[in-house]
This record gives sequence, structure tokens and C-alpha cells, in this order.
Amino acid sequence: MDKNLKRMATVHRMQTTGLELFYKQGYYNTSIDDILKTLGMSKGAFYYHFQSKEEFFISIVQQLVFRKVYSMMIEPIEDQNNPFHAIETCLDDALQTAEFNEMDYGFVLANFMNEFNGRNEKIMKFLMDTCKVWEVNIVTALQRGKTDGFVERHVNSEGVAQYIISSYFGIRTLMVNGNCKILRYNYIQQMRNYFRSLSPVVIA
Amino acid sequence: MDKNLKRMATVHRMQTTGLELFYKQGYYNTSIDDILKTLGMSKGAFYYHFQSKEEFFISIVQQLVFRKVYSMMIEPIEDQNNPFHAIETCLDDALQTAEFNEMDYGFVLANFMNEFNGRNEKIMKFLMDTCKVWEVNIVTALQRGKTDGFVERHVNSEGVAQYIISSYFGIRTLMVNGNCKILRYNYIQQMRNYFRSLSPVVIA
DNA sequence: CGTTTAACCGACCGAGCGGTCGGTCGGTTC
DNA sequence: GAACCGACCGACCGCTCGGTCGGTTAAACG
Repeated sequence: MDKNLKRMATVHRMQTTGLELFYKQGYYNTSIDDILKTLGMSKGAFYYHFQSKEEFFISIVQQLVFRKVYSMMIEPIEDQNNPFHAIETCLDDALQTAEFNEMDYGFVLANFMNEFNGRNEKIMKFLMDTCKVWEVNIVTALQRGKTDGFVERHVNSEGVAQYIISSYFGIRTLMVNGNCKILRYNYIQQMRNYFRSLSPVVIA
Repeated sequence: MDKNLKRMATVHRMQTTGLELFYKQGYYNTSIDDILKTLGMSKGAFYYHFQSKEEFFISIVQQLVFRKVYSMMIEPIEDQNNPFHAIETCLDDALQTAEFNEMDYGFVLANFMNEFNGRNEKIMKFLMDTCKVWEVNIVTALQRGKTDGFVERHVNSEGVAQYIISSYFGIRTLMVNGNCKILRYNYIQQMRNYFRSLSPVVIA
């Protein structure tokens, strides 16, 4: 038991450090030696715990990325009444994290999807799955919003979910240039405009 | 003169082939030897014409990417009356190109911005500049649209331009998963919704 | 005709990469 | 206390990559 705990702790430490470096420098631009140097560990330790660099990364996606996307991008909109309001708050929070240069897991996803596209199908599948889960959950929230009268009944929920995710991926790409604060402000403002066009008309 | 022409032709051929491979496989995943093999040329020829891989890429951005972004993403919206209609048509055309797996230069930009972010500041600058020119031109089109009565006067043109580019970058990221046709259709549909919220209210 | 030169060739270099493997060492078992 | 094992070490291997350099060739020139 104690042994098992130690093993898990080590593996987790490796994954956390790995993700941090992969996120900052990219997968292909980060060598295993880079990670090991940061960890103060050796090649032997790495290949004792993981089969290959690829398997290591996949374990990171499953153990860290997927869970974090779930807890940060999905759970906050699950039990809210007004899906538009929930989504807006959630994305604004995520962008705020991004502003302070910390890892924002929505973007981690987009980043990696761009890096692996056409280069590693196996890894792409895991990333796409995570993305799809996000999309499906937004659709669910929107559908519930329709019955609750927050969302116009005729809107195409899949389309809206895709548009939301798209704009989020895109704004994060633009934010790498700096000016994060104003980009974030403008983004939320425009998202509100967009959501307005999807809301039932208020009869004053 | 004849010599000069030949030189230019060779350089151009190298740039075109280089961009194609860089686009398909990524910059860091494409070796100079890959490109030279496709061209049927030698290392010597490459380093005769270009100082380094980096300089080679920058020349591609300046000579090909910037010009193509200009002619495909900017010019089509320059002399149109209704900016929303012009932008919609332009982006729909670009997505159609993307659907058939050809190079779509809006995405080329986003792709490379993702790849070089945090890895090569010099190259990033050139890409960001191109992006900024695109943004500025959308802003110009929107401002003109205000005076012409197509755009609500109170809208934040910079914010709208950023939101448009963001959503475009993002949808292209999603399109790498396939389902391009439906993604494109949904995207244009949602963009129309969004634009509706920015148009002057029609008094029936 | 010989000389020069732009354009190109391809063997080679050294650094860095992912991955292997023989070995070490502290703790547990019997 | 001998045998064993999980966790980890680090030298090493094969390979790829960006970049170098001493040629070669064909056309232009005088």
C-alpha cells in the first residue's frame, strides 16, 4: 500500500511537470531530458514508469487535461439556470486565469489539437474526445435553457456550442500576443451581443 | 536579367514547396531535407539562396502568407457596401477552400501562430503583424458600414473584428477533426445570428 | 580559347533526441 | 543474513537535424 502510494505520487509529479513543460514549450519541443532535469530524475526512472514519450503524454491527457476541462469548463455550467449567463461567467473566469499566464485548460486543449493535427492521430483522438465532451455538455445546457425559456427554441444548439468553443479557441490564440485584458473585455462584450441574438425577445 | 529571373524563379519554387510542407507537417516537423527531396535539390542550393531555416520561413511569410492573406481575406471586403455580407461571403469561401483540404491562408496564419507561440519570438512578430493588418481592415470596413447604415453606431468595431477573427481561427481548429461541411454550415449560420445583433433595428 | 562566376551538389559535422540496458541501493521476506 | 524486489541511476546507442564546406558545372565574358 505504502509502496503503491509512493509510486502514484511520483507518477503524478512527473505528469504535472510534464504537462507544464509541454504546455509552455510544446510537445515536440520538449525533450524527456528537459522534464527529467526539472524533476531532478533520470531516464531510467522515466522509462520505469512510462513506456514511451507518447504513452506518457496520453496519460497526462487522461489524468490531468480531461479532468480539468471537466471541472473548469463543464461543471460550472451544469446546474445553472441560465446557460448564457453560466457560459459567460465560466469563460470569463478561464480567460482571467489565462491573463495571469497560468494554465487554462480550454486552451491547453486547443493548443495541443493544433500541435498534433496531422502528426499523431492516436493523441488527436484523445484530444478530440475531450473536446466533444465539452461540446455535448454545452448542447445539453442550451437545450435545458430552451425549456426554461432562456434560449430561443429555434436555435441550433450544436451550431451554437461549436461557435462558442470556436470563438474561445480563437481568442486564446490572439491573446498570446499580449493585450489580454482588453481582448478579454471585448470578447465577453461580443459574446453578450451574440447571446442576445439567441435569446427570446423580451416583450417590454 | 535572365540570371536574375532564374534566381527568382528558383527562390519562389522553394518558398512555395516549403510553405506547402510547413503547412501540412508543421515547421519543426519538416526538415530542410524533406523540402529538398520534394524539390529534387541539394543542401548546397538551399544555403546558397537562404541563410537559415528561420530566414527561409520568414521570407515565406512575407512573400506568400502575407500577400495571400491580403488578397483572400482583406481585398474581398474592401470595396463592398455591406461589411457583414462581405465578411460572411469571404469567410464562407475560405472555409470552402479548407473543406477541400487546400491551403486556406487565414488558417495558415492561426496554425503558425500556435506553433511558434513561445518558441520563436522573431517569427511570431511577423505573424502577429499580418494578423493585425487583417484586424485593422475589418475595423475599417465596419466603420464604413456605420456611416452607410449597415452597422449599429454604438458597436465596438475592434471587439467585433477580434471576435470574427477568433471564431474563424477556432472553427478551423475544430475542422481538423472532420465534419467540415456541417461545421462550416453551422458556423455561417451562427455568424449571421451574431451579425444580426450588431445591425440597426429594421423598422418594419 | 581560357577565365570567372552564379548556381548547385552532396559528403560530412556535431548537437540533441527517444529509447535501452546493466547496474545500484534501501527495504521487505523468509 | 541471504535472497529478492521495486525504484531509480546514467552511460550509451542509433538516428535525425540544421548547418558547413570543398567541390563541379555551365553559361557569360574578354
